[in-house]
Amino acid sequence: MPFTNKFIQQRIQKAELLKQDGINPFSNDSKRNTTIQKYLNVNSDIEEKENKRDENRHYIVSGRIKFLRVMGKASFVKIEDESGMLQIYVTRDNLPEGFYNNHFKKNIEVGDIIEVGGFPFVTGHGELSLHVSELKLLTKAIAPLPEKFHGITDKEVRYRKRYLDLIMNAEVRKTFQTRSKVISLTRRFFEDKGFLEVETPMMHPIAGGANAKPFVTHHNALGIDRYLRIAPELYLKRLIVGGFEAVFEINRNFRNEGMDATHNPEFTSIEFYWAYKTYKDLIEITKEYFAYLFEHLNLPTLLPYGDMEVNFDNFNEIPLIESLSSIGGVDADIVNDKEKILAFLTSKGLEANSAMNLGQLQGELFDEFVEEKLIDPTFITEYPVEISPLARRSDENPEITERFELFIAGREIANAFSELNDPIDQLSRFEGQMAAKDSGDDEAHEMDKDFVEALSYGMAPTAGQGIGIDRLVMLLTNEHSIRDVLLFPAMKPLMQEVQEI
RNA sequence: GUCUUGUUAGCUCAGCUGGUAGAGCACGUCACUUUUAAUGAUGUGGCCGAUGGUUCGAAUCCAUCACAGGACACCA
Repeated sequence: MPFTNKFIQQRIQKAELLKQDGINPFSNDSKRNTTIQKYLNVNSDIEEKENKRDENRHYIVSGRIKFLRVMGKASFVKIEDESGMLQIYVTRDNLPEGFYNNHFKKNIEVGDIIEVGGFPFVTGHGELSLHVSELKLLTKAIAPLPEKFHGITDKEVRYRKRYLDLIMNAEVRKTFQTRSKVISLTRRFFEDKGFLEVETPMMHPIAGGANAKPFVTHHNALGIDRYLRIAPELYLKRLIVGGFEAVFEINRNFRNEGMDATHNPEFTSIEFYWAYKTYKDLIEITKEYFAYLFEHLNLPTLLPYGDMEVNFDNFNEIPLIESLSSIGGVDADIVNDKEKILAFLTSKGLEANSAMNLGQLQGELFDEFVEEKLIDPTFITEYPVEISPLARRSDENPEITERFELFIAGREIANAFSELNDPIDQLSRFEGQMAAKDSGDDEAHEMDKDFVEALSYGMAPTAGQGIGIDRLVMLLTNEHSIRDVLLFPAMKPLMQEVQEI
């Protein structure tokens, strides 16, 4: 039963009283002619004027009431719009007869959205304010806002009712503005380089392009299951086969796996594919991309992240095998021997799965001993072929691939490689993954014969990369949970909601 | 999935080893024409997350469940 709360009842009553006096509590008759930020900028000279005011200027601004200080016949009110917060000065004698006492003091309150007109002045305490001569209620808020000082801190409420979080917490708004800028800048960066933005299917007949468990849905008309995509990779490469030479897609991927501080079931990535280039070129464009972001976001290249400090002027590059010993501290004579790695893992009290092949074990060593130590941006290169089913083999050493992952602040940010374009090799890699699947690896890559057929028509030598946008935004905004960079993070439904459905 | 911490008024939080529920903000009423979390006076406001159990008596102890935070596992 909605609206039974006594505070809500009280506020509904106030809306009724307003209506009875011909005041629409949900008016759409806004005459706003400037934003609060613009008002503050344009009138920054008032401080120097005679009496610190200019009655010849007139502005109309709108916003939500955040603070309300009534002192008898005069009041100070703070209203907030998207651009900022403004103090307004409201007096009984500057409003129509009776309005101040009968409505402003009684029926208008914190949370309501109002519109005011008046002239700029500076208060005794030196705050540029607006001297109100017209005041109109635009929207009555029938639910009360959270407490004005502590705001809303309960994470569950903040995520479930993000609108309240946004009303109460300016820094949260800032984070999402930054997120929007990151996406916009990313798009502009790649467009300026001549990349074509494309949209590929979100519903796949085969969940390919990554090793992950998919969400399954059903298409009634065709009577077949579809998988929400776990990655756009195989479709973007089909476009390279088709003759587009530089494409990118910024969109959601879906993975049916656990949720934690760095994983949400739907997350945003950019993937881009660039013909006639190699992963070496990707290292260069990635550095350029970060420099571009930092410049346009006005971020310092020494960026704090938690108790770390990340130096974005210090990009490093090191082959994976080498990193195991030079950074991970694992003896060099261990890292190329399956049995020795197994023994080493066991000696460290870690799970050693003897069914794993050498490449997988090297990946384990990396995850265990190296990843978290990579604070400054580091390109880890030359991944083992066993854990890179879609990457091109190195011409010098067929056991490793022309691949890198970029790590920053101990976390994977990007994954890139020169693409495998040999259809026969691709087929056998898929077959290898199928064998792994048969022996219990339920996250091995699916066979995609249609993709192999596409490759058989010839895909130009190409390099491709994926960047996790959410994790990137976390890094740039110093946020430590992916939920804090997603407007509406995945949450379990509450019991009542389930029952009502 | 495992461990762990939490859930008390609209919000932020107290409530000790069981004894009929507390504060601040918000809200109501009164006062107040330069306040900055305005101030002073006064009042209203609770299924103590849910369900069972122990007990003369449970917000408090126990069990189960729900949701959330954190850690771990899983996840290139």
